[in-house]
Amino acid sequence: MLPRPHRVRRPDDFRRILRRGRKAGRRLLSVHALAGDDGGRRAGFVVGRSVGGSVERHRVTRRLRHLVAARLDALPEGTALVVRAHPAAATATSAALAADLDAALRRLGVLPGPHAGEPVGPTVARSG
RNA sequence: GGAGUCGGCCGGGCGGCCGCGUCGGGCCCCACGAGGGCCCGUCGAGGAAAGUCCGGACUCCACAGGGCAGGGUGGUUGCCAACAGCAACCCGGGGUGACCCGCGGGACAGUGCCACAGAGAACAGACCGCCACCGGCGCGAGCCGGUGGUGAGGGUGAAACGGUGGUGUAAGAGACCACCAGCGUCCUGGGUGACCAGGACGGCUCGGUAAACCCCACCCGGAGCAAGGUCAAGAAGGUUCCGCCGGAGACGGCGGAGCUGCGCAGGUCGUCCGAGGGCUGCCCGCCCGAGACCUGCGGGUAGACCGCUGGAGCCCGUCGGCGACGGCGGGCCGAGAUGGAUGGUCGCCGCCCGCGGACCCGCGAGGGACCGUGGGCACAGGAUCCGGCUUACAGGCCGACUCCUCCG
RNA sequence: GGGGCUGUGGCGCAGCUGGUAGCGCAUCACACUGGCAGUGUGAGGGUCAGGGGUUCGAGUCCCCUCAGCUCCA
Repeated sequence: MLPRPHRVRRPDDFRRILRRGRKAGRRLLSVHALAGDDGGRRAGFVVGRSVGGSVERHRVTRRLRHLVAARLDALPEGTALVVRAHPAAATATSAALAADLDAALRRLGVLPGPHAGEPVGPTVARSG
């Protein structure tokens, strides 16, 4: 998991981010972002039963966690994310997940345009 | 060389970069709470962690009471904390064999059911046939009808009331006889026992189904770690409907009403004759016991910690036992997360499969090794903990044994 | 962690105490019409979720497995 201070842990926090945050959806995942949160930069994950069995769900969660952790420092202070995995994420590669994650984050405006220093795959810049 | 049976085991390895959790130690920070940060060390998923089909430990229900109901188990003897598990053996069935399979008590305690077909289906049944007698027809063999005898023959069925041979008879039949099969009783021997072997006698033969009701023997109190406990906090509780505002919508915000949990107030019932409740359902018996219900008003917690991991534990040796397993001695510590860690990514190697080339051994079926290329590396992840069962699984290793074929 | 329910033609459902599986809609063919709709007549279509067992015989009884739904704490 993420270092404890960067996790979203309480059901109330999840509920607040999902309802009040802005949302951007892609084919493999969707991201809810709530700015101005007082808990620092945080992220939580929702991987439901439609994604697959226990093994598939955990694999997707771990990949997303590592991808989000690499981008956490680039987020504005006080940003809380909830990343929800879609069923297609079960068979996607990490590069594909990274592309959708970057696209969603940029659409929400929490991540600047095409950026350097990413070790993962050919991220296509689709600013929207 | 081929085909097969049983048992046991493994289930990717190494490295680079980045990253997470537990525990221990050190240093630093502080609104001092063993709170936070950094560094070092340590440990960090499985043979099924799975399905949740059983059994326990543990916790609470006062003790875990009696009967009925309900549920479970079902060859014997053992093993085990316990079990629907395991071992050995018995019986029945399958296989040439190694071996495998079996919910494997009781059908003279009772009740129910056995469709269709068939003459007849449970102390059965005369359709055809066979036989005798009577009547009619015919020269005759015989034919037709009636009365009676007959369960040996035909055909139906899953199943038709023993089998073979003979005596017997008008024809037949356990009607009678011999042998065999099966049933029951008794005796002898072996075995702890299920049971086995042998013998005698008996009536001559007795259907199946209890994974139908049921009977017998034995077992089972209920709930489950969200069990249960400690400590904080008093700001927003949940849900349905309505109104207003924002929004394209999804939805969000604010306000109001109803229901519900908690507190307060009032009323009724009750604290000698006991409200109400607990002990799974009912009855008995027992226990706790001062509150319970209604109305109105106000209007609340799945936050942290403990439980939480050292246990019927694992490994080695030895002894007892056919074995499951047990005794003794020595050694070891092997996850405790909580929106849920044990990973992400890259490289090398390994293994498997397909295609192409090509080598060695062998008469042969076939076996072994090499290069290139493409693809793949299963089933699946703790959530209180153990013992089993069942199911899923790429590929591989080891041991014992059986059958067939060939060579000596 | 505990319970419960369902699985049967393409779809929605019956099937009682075991006896050889039906109903409605849909499909196809024919007829009525110039044609469509509609109606009528007829036909086809089933591993009863999968496997094993009990029984002479299993959709039904028993055991295991696989899906899906749902309730409670």
